[in-house]
Amino acid sequence: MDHYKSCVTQNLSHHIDLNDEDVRLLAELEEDPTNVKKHTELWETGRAAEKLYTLRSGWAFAFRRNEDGSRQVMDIYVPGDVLGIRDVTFEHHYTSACMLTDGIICPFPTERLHYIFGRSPKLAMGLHAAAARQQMIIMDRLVNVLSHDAKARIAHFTLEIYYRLKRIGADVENGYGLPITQKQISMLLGISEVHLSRTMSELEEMGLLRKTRKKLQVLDIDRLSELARFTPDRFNDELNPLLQTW
Amino acid sequence: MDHYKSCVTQNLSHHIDLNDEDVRLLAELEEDPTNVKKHTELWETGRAAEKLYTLRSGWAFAFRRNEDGSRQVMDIYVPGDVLGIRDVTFEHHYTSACMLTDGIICPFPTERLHYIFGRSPKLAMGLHAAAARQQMIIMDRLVNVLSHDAKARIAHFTLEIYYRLKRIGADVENGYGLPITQKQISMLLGISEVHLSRTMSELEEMGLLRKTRKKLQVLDIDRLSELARFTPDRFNDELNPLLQTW
DNA sequence: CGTGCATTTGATTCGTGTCAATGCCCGTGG
DNA sequence: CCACGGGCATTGACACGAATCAAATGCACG
Repeated sequence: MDHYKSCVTQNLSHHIDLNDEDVRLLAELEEDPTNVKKHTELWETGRAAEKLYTLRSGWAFAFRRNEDGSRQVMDIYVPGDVLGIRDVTFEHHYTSACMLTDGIICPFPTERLHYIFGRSPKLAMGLHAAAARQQMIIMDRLVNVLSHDAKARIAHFTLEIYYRLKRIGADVENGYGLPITQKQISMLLGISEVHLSRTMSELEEMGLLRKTRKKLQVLDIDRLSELARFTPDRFNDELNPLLQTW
Repeated sequence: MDHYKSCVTQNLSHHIDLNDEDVRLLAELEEDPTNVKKHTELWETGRAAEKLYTLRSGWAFAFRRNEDGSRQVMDIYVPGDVLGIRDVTFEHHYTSACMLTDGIICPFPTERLHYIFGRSPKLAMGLHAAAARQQMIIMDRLVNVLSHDAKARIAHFTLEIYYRLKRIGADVENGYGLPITQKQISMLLGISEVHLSRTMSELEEMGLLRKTRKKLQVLDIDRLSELARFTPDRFNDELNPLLQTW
């Protein structure tokens, strides 16, 4: 419990030093923890954006429906992530979001975001920085898809999740659980389910990773990184010091 | 001049109502306008992120270098855009940026961003909202690339630029200037230069658009929109009213 | 301990990449 | 003002990665 709680705080603390007042405000981000079951829809495209959520435990994903009813997976969230920080500045949700596993979320009304911006510039900056980090991850993924073939895309995905989990203190060295189907991964990577399966097997034969039904293990981080042109720098780049002298 | 100045203000005003104090602070965003020539590098990957820029006139783009020295185009900027709002929350630049045309930029030191967050929550929110909008555009582009073929990608690109220019008051009905090469467009879309050329010609034969060397004209907006599953809603979605009651 | 969904495997087709050559526009310098 | 040159755009031929269709296998969950 305390571990999960620290996920979010830790996530934001990466960006900024917090004083007591900030910590109190931040704590509000995590009051009202709620248990949610797998498949729970957190919000829906087009609806009013009236809440954001911190994900204390469990995984979730964002998607949009295409006219045939299927879901185009757009983003994936792990414990510690702040969900909806993008959507909530708009009047209407741009995506839908859905839990991938059972988990604990902390809903946080939009008005309180407003309150935080008025009350703690530092915390506001922290949230803004968290949003910028998410944007960077997405940009990274865009570049991945724009310039890499299936093998490299998979390597990239494997490493992105690896570092994101590592960052929140999860044990990833012996592989990490991946509560999402290959179909969903294939949508995130812009390749077909079938081709994903084949190519992952190929990577396994090459000794770069090991996969089981719901787990993924990084075996050769160097070759994976090289294949995907992946450098973890940006996952560790801290908040601009020029913004920290409050 | 006044027109260009209004671009940025207008851009942010879309997000938020400003009082005198805010307008004064915002004006600081646009003091110190500087003429820059085509090909000027605004910042470089890895360098300290010490400035952001508002683009008063001219076009620019963001890129990363891949090891063979070529540039992977990552983003494109039009007049009125705020550049580096993503990068500046990090200590180091994640991308490089370069002018596509001659233009006027207004450099804005990071510390002043800090100052704005401390001074005007409303303006801080406006900047955050502008960042969220950029993220949404990128997300949109990611989905485009993940789920559409070459034809749809081109349609999507055509419309994205169309609406972005329209939003800042440019005349786009008779086509708009596009100061970027097909090679660069092809990188933004994740297809080869050759295939882009072919497919654009196809779209032209279908009567959806007209292209000349440096201009692009939307001929059949409905069919383009349908092809790319593009809805402009999100370009017009305003700031969440729940964030406006200062 | 089946039953349905997820994954794997095989065969074939299609879109797109690559290589190479040509043509065209435009800026440059004479 | 015109001729030249070099990048940019177009076109053709071919190869290959990845999509699709279809069927079989294997897990996981009730």
